[in-house]
Amino acid sequence: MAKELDKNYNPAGIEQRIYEKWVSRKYFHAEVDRDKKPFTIVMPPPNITGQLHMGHALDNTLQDILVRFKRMQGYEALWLPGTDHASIATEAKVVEKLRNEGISKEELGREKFLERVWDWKKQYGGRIVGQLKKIGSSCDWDRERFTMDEGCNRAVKEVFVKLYNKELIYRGERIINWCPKCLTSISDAEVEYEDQAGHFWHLRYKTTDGTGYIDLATTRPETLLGDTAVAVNPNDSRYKHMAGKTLDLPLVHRQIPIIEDEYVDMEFGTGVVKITPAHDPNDFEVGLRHNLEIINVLTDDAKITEDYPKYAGMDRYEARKAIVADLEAEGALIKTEDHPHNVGTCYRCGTTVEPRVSKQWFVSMKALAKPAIDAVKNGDTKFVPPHFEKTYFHWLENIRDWCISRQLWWGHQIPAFYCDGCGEMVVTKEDNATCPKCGKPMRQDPDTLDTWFSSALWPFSTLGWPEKTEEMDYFYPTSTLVTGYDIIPFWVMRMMFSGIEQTGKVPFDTVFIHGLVRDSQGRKMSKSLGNGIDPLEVIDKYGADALRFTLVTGNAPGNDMRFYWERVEASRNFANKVWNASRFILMHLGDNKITEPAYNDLYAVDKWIISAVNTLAREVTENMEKYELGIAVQKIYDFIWTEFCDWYIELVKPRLFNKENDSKAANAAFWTLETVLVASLKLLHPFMPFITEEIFCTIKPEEESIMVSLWPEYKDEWNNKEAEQDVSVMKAVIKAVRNTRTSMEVAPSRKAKVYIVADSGEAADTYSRLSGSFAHMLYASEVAVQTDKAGIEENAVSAVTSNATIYMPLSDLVDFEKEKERLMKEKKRLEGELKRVNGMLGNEKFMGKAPASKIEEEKSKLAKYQAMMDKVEEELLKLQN
RNA sequence: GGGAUCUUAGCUCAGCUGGGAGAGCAUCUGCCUUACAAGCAGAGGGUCACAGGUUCGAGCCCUGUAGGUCCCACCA
Repeated sequence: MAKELDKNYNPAGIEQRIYEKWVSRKYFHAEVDRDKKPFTIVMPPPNITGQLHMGHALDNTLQDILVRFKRMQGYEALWLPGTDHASIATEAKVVEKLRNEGISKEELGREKFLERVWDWKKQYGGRIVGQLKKIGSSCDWDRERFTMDEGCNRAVKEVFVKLYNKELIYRGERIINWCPKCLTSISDAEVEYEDQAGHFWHLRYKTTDGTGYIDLATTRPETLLGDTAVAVNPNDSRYKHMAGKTLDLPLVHRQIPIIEDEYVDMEFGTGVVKITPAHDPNDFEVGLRHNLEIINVLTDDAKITEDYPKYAGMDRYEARKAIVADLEAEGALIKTEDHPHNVGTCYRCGTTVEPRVSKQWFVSMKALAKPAIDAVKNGDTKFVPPHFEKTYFHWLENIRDWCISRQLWWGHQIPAFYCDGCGEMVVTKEDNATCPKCGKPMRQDPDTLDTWFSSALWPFSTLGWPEKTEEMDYFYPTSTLVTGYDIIPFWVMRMMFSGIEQTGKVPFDTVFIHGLVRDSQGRKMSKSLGNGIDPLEVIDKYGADALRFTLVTGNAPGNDMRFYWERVEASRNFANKVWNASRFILMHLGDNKITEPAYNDLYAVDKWIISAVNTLAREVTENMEKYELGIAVQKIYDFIWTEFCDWYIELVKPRLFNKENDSKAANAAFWTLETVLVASLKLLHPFMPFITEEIFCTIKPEEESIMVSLWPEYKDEWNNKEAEQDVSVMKAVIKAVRNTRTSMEVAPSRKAKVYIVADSGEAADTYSRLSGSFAHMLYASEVAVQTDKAGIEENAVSAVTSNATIYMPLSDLVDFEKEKERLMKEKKRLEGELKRVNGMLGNEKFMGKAPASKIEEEKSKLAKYQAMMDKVEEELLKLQN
């Protein structure tokens, strides 16, 4: 039965069928297998609210490439997928949905609300998973997890209780970042700072004894309501006489002290700072040091509290206007000036966050950060590229305690219980608690944990921890974490310290960092700009393989990349090239029975391409092991397109078209074509899984799948320098002929006799031996190899290689001026080369210090260029006569 | 203010441990040659930001300068 491929490569027609085949045959599934080495990747769990975007496509393509590569190398490769409950994002989505129905979450109540969220999750939470499959992700779907499934819940409670008992989790009244829109606290890492235009309002506070005043400036006049002091630097002589006095707070007319604190910068402004402990992190610290009263003037949604009737109910910005107006009326406003400043915003909704004092749960970071820093310093975990270690260190070295409680319902409810009777608190893994003191039932803390708290446990909670599972023992620590640099502070860092603290081991061997996919103008893809490219649209138009190829080509680890449709087209063109080359090969293989030829029955060109693919396999493997995927894929591309298609297939054609007459020669060609194609497909498979599978299964119907076939290994006996030399000689002749003909504007249809005049008998032997393999590429009616110019007409066109001159009798076409020009150009090029080489070899220091191999290399180049130069000069001389 | 990173062909980017500057796209010329016009053959195009230094030798290592991007930071 003849094996055939469709005329055109149509990705849409094959991708789904192939993916389903892989899934149904359980190729993605990994099991504990002590005879094999494990390779493990846990997928950064996408949010259940998410839709696949280019970032996911890149992230998951990289993971899939690594997993497929390792699987083919014989590892038990596990890629563990899952999704994240995304507390704030999901809760916001459902709240909004309810609002459209005219319901608030409070009306619904916690239990009913959570039911609604689970419904929502059931309906939409799997969307992104389906999308991941479209790009070919070879995840073990049997092991798919969710950050709020039973196992993860157990891990979360376990960790919380353990850390609490070690006093690494504590509850306290602190100043935290509050989002007035999401109505919850958020962590420092979740605040994004941006420059905004603002003002400096210069205010005057009078002393209560009526003897003087103090001037200061603020960017937030509305917080004046909560001022409980004014601070100056203790070393500031300007205000020495004021120390201990009290001031009359404008509008409020409360007496507040003038205090001295090192925090105040004497150089800045008037050297006076108003202190609002409830609404500014620094002021809060000052307040602690001076035992100041904390007066909260804002409600949850950032409106002025009932304590200030005049402003009550106004939001922050309305109140600011009103207060500025009133200050002016009271004469306390001296002047207003423009002042840009840095404002913290909520990373989820963009609302300006409000620093606020409230009782929250925190993870104490100092003790946890230390071993996480050490683990990277001593190389237990490595970053690729390494410079991201600096980002990691910077975060951990400057870390503050992590606020983990959120005023949300969707998430892991904090396992702390309070007794309303006696005020006792218990932290327990149990679902319910009774007061150990008074025996009453206790009330669970209503808050939930930061989403990242559960994500931090992902590498081991997904493997069964805290149970001692086989999986945990075998697959943990995981091998590689693949993620974007923007996630280092949120996730990488937290998994590191959590993994070390809970399991005693780092969670991964290598952190492979990638950049962002930007639009063609270099802008971040975003919903608000509407400049995002939907990966699914790319897949529909060009196929998943083309998308994947685009995302890894020409990119170095950690660097951002721009998305261009032109690049997808180039990738698609490459896929098509592979397809057509395969189609050509299959067409010729037909029903022929191929036997492995004795190595010596191979032609020089066969030995060359075998040697080349062998070297390619070694290099690609090395590059991939070093995470140099862009380099690896570039080499595969160049090999397939240039060496295999443009050279080898062209060189081997005569034997294919002449198979009836010389079946032994044809068999060597068939075997080589198939061997090289299959090896190339395997090397390409991690990058382009679908097309390689389709071709592989057609060409090798006896095999199940390329994805469970063995990765090509380097074979010493295939390495053949001589054959490589032979082919480079052939290429030189062919290129010289092509070049000459083009510059002479010889029509391709015009054939001429080609004379190869070798410089030596040895060279002549080589050409005689090889000419059968490449004569057809010389546009020749006949090829003659000789050592003299016998029979060559005087005006024949010439071309020069390092050990021969090629003549073509095309005298009727010869334009002497053009011919001269061409030779002069070649001469000039050779002069440059000779100058460079002679410069090196004539340099005593170079000769004295450079390695001998380098010197030899340059010497042989010198000989080569000199020989060519002699021949070019000879031809030029001939032209002048 | 601190830190990271980048500056290579018209555009977007590669360039591994220092040893003759590459790719894709775009441009120009000629080809529908029996796998592929999503193709084939050929060509043009770069003082590798700038200035020093180390070295026999620097796009690559060191120092500085300029510009861009990003991250962090309590200057009210």
